[in-house]
Amino acid sequence: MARHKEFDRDEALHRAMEVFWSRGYEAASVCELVKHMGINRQSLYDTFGDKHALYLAALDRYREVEGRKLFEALERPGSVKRALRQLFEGVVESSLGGGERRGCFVGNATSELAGRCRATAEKACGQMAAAEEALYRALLRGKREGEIGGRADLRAVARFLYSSLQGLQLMSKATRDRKTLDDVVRVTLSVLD
Amino acid sequence: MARHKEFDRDEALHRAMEVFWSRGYEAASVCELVKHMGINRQSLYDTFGDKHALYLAALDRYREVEGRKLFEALERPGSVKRALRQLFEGVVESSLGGGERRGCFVGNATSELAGRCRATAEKACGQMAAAEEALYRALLRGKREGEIGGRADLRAVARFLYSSLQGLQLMSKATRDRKTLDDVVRVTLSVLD
DNA sequence: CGGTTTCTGGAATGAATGTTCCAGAAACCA
DNA sequence: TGGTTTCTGGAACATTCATTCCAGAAACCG
Repeated sequence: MARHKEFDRDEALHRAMEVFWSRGYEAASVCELVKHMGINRQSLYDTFGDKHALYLAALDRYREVEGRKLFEALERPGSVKRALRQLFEGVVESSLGGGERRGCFVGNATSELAGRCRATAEKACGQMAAAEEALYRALLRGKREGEIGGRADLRAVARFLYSSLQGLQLMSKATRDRKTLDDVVRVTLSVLD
Repeated sequence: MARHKEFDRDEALHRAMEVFWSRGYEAASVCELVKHMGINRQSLYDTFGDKHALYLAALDRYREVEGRKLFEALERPGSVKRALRQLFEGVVESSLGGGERRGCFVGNATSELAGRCRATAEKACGQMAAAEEALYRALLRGKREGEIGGRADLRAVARFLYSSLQGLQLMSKATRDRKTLDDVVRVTLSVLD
């Protein structure tokens, strides 16, 4: 038979995701991708098709990785409100830290491509729905445990929280003013009271 | 002396803004810009420098045009809450309409470039501050006229509203589900109660 | 070992990119 | 009218882009 694949497909994809995440679709060149993925150019085309297909695969990969993180952060036993607070404050912290401010990959993809690429828009929608669901479940638990009042439309609140998270991540790309971002977080979370 | 400029610089810039607004920076080619601006390529370089300088000028132009719209919408006499509601619902309507969903130019610029172009980040920050100020003034008026309670930190609420507007515009690029967008708007505006 | 498949690197492709140069026509004003 | 400047269109530029082709080395397995 034949030789095995030398590199780990998942790891290569993960690295591609990092490039697209921080550079966007148009600004990420295949050269850059090849270098950062640590594989040969030919292998890239053999394995993933072309740049656009690789981008969509990277979006899926992001959904798995970050979706899991979100899920775990919200399913962890304990106060739901605190989990949400940590979620939002985590965005602020990581944007104030010295590191690269790349925002949310899905948000970036939506902003850059959703208007003119149907596949991207659909993937973004799917990711949105998944995150909304995770938030909704957390809110349900909060209600069940008496932490969140019974009057609110939790589905609507979940959607609102996701939208707010996107808004916050966008804001934190432009400004490093902690006070501004803290204000946004504080008012956002006040709807839970 | 010499010949006058043939075209209207402001109108050309306005048209450049439209291209950058709907396509983004990287995806907008100079050819496209030239065609849509209705001027000669050479005139573009003579008048605006290069593509990047033109982009920054277009961002300024956007700030003037949309900033004025926001200002007028919020300064108009009458209920502040209703003005805000109309502002948010306007975003939903225009995204559900058949037209192009190009979001907010400043939001797009932030998402695409703010992480790696200081000039863009600074312009975005400036636009953000201006919008925040307009929202803040409106909230102050609402308080003065008894429409908005006295307990709230209006500066924080203004920042929150701007962030929410960005989040909503992003969401409305990905989904055409009215219920989802309405939910976001409803919960967002509930902080004013 | 031998046949098959994959990896690797570099070269080659053709199209598109942003930018500059040029030459002539057009418009202004002293 | 003449001198100056701007417009116009097209050609030319070098660079970069995504993608494909190729040839040899490497690894697998029957």
